[in-house]
Amino acid sequence: MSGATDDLSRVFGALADPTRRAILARLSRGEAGVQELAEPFDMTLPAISKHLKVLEKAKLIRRGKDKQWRPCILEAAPLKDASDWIGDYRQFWEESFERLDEYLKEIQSREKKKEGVDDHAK
Amino acid sequence: MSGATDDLSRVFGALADPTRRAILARLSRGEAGVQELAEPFDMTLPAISKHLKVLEKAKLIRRGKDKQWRPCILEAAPLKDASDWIGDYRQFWEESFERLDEYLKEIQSREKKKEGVDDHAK
DNA sequence: ATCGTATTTTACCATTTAGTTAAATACAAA
DNA sequence: TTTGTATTTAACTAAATGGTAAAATACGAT
Repeated sequence: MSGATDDLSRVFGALADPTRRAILARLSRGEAGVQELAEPFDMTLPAISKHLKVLEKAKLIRRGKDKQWRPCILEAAPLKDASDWIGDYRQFWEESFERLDEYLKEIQSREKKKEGVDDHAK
Repeated sequence: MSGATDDLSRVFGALADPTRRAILARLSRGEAGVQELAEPFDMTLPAISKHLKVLEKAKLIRRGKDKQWRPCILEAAPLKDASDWIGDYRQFWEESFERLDEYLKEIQSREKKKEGVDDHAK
């Protein structure tokens, strides 16, 4: 995603990491501080802090301020844009599943015929 | 997305680039060779070739073989996984739009009251 | 004023990414 | 067998990414 600076690229880029996706999943259950977010990962706090910055730049999270804590809050709105973009291709994957489905049905009916033949052969 | 080697990360990573998204959009209108795909971009052929490799690794395209051409064919299936992942957050962005909607309605009703006051003031 | 806790910044490193040019490969056609 | 067309590979570069350790910052509590 290197030099790409457009919003959608930033969102997809942010999602292209399992740690960041897990952080979003955690935040879907409510806001959390950095330490709490870091806990499940074998990673230092600065590393998590960087991931949070990536999510923040993609506007997938917002940072609060409560005393010395800077809790993270999920901001799902940009996911809508990502979802809309992907949605344009829905027909394509549905079509290919249909084709697969048809293919499997065809195979099945062939197998049935073959079974019949085999039964005769027995 | 550096070391992330899981499928979903590869798909999101592949989508995190406007050139690659444009290539997919072009392929949704039918298969195409490398030169044709390269045409709209101010980029050399090897650069496009690399982008295609990224899309291929994410299984978003399949390469054919026809004489010296290696046409690219869209394979939208992995987009379903991406869409499903994002779909888990739908309620969150819908909720925030609802909140925004409510907020706007509230503002509006306040504005109306204010207008009434202003009318009096005139 | 000092201490403790939460978080970020800085400086650094290794790897990946996105691009380039130039050379190599694959295959049809003459 | 040479030539032309389509595409990839190789070698290189610059910048971005993902991580670290150590120092700095922010702020509450004692």
